[in-house]
Amino acid sequence: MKKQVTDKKAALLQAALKLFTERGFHGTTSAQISKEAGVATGTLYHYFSSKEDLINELYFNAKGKLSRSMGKDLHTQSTLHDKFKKLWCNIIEWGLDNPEEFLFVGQFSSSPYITSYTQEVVMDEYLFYSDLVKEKITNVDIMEHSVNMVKSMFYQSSRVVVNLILNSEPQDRDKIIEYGFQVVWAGLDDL
Amino acid sequence: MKKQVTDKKAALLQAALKLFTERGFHGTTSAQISKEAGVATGTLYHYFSSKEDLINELYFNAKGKLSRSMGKDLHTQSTLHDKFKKLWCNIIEWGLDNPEEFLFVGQFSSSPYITSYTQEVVMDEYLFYSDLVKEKITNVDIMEHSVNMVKSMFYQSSRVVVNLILNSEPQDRDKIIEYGFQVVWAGLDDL
DNA sequence: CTCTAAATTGACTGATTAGTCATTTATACT
DNA sequence: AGTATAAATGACTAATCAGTCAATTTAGAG
Repeated sequence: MKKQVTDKKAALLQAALKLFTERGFHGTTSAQISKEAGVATGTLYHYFSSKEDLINELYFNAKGKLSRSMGKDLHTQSTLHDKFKKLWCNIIEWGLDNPEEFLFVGQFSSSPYITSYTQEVVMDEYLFYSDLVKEKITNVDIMEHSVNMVKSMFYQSSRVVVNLILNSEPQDRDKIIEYGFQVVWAGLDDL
Repeated sequence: MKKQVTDKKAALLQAALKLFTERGFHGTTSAQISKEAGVATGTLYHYFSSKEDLINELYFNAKGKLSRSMGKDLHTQSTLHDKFKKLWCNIIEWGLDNPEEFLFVGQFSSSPYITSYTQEVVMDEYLFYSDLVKEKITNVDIMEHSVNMVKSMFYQSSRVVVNLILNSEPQDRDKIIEYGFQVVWAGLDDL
């Protein structure tokens, strides 16, 4: 019986993921989600107390997966350069493997439907990212701001690359990833 | 009587701008827009044929204003470095002066409510930007991709800076802008 | 002041929505 | 097999929505 539960709940999450990124939160009806998931409308409200509850669980899951993918094998790299390169490739690889989730987190990370509680819980999983950037930043003048700036720029740049690759010929993939990292890393060097 | 016309239409556009960025397209009702603008619901449909028509005009206006601000006084700069610096400051200055419009274009630039026609018309005003980036890029290997990548990264980085400044103490403003440009320009140098 | 046409109004409507609930079905345990 | 509990259903509802329209106001021209 446990299998069924997971099946339908997972189907609802996947359907909502697709529709939310395509049509937005209010642009997606609970009937559409249920239909896409192949379940009755009532089933949605068996697993989630509301549409907002659904999108929060979706966001929580996606952000968790992203952070785990980002941090993968970072410790096996010896230099800071190699750690950032690994981080860069980890983000992009996950984005290309999970384009809908990647788009989703980008689209809803600062949306009013995600509760501040969800945001806070999720944030803790990215502390290693802040630490890594802090190691790289030597500017103590506006430390707090520069860390946040670099974190955002690095991540946003990876989003640019993922979107570029998703809209380009597959053979250019590795060149784009490599070139993108050169640009970003050069920006971080000697600062 | 012309004054009235402009007044109410402008009020509707401004109200919609605020509400769309706050609550999204479907999350904003035409009644809310009318109320915020201080007009009757019917008036909205006197100036716009639909909610979609309204958001398209809003997008067209904002993108036009942004492109004009971006290109301001670029020709007075002699070196490529100074042109990019001017471009950088132009974007950020406009973003800080018009935070709602800046947020709006970022949020709706790839949304399904903006017609492809609107997108195309607006695009032509950014050709100078592509040309400027092309001047800087020496990598002929993946020229097409690298130009688009750098364009997006530069613009996204400016968005990061604007958001950072909007959420920080005003005295740090100029330092953040300057530091941000150093990061971005260093990334473009020697590529 | 009068006439005309555009601007403005807000009550109204048909359609759609999030969420409910009484009922049925599937499952696990003994 | 029998029983208890959780899963699943879909018709239903109260609320809300985008857009309409007949009536009213406003403004400019002669």
